[in-house]
Amino acid sequence: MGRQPCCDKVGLKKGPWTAEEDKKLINFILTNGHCCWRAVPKLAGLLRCGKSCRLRWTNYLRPDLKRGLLSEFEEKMVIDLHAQLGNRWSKIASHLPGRTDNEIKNNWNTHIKKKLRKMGVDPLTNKPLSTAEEYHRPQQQDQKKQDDKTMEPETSSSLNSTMTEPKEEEDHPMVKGVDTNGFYTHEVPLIEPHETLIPNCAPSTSSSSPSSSSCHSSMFLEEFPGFEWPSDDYNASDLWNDDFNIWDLLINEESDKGMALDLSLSSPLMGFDQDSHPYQLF
DNA sequence: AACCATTTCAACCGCCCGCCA
DNA sequence: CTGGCGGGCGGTTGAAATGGT
Repeated sequence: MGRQPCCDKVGLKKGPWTAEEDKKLINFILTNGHCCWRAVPKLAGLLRCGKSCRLRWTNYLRPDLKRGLLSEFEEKMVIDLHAQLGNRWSKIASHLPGRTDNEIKNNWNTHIKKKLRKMGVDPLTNKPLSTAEEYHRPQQQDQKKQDDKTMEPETSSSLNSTMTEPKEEEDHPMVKGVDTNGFYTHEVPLIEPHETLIPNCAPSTSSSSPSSSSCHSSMFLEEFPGFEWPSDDYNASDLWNDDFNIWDLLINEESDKGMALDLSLSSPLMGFDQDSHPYQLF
């Protein structure tokens, strides 16, 4: 109630970002970093609210993002971490470098939940569905349709509440890996943030949120002062695909000029190869 | 080929929390 | 101590893509 919106939305644009907007945002953040998200759109010449800029940057434009489907290992990590942390997506994301909370949340709701159900595991409790049903589903009603529709995200509070999970038609072959607390105990070592996160980036006390990467990105344009965006059909969605990304472009620009990249200076950004092995972009 | 249903995921919304004056 | 502000988080929405008939 009474709370003011984060920005007055009059005249502000909503909806999908255009390539032009992406360009402006990236250019601005690489040049200046983000001191204050509220000020970013104004300074960057964008008709967006600061929140929208932050979201776009953290979820899509950050250079250290790893795009594409989660690897099997990452999926296991997510399942394990979800069992421990519940829907604390940002906490989970902090254990998976290059992944965003939004991405993990979406992945959980669209892929992992289904997968677990198929395996006979209740995604809410990580217990075998049959067990969960005993506890939580006294009477079976024909709710399949309804429940399938209700693959809604659970709130963390719902972890303890009565639940109505759909009864999967198949048996529940997967029971192992569930300990007595109902948590998964895959042999997946948990990776502490300090082990996985970009080493040179000062840890942000405030969050897992990967936006901390911007703390170094501002040095990019200092290091590549002559860099210019390709004028022709730049497509934002191409930015991070396998064949093209802006960081390649940066490297090429500099090497074309015969300039050596100081890797020690530019080391904080990390990428991943197709087998999810980390490597440093800079 | 056309239509409808389902799935995916980028983006938005509103609340919460920590910081600071 | 308190209230305002900014940033962050989790839940939800809806357009686009994909699949099925």
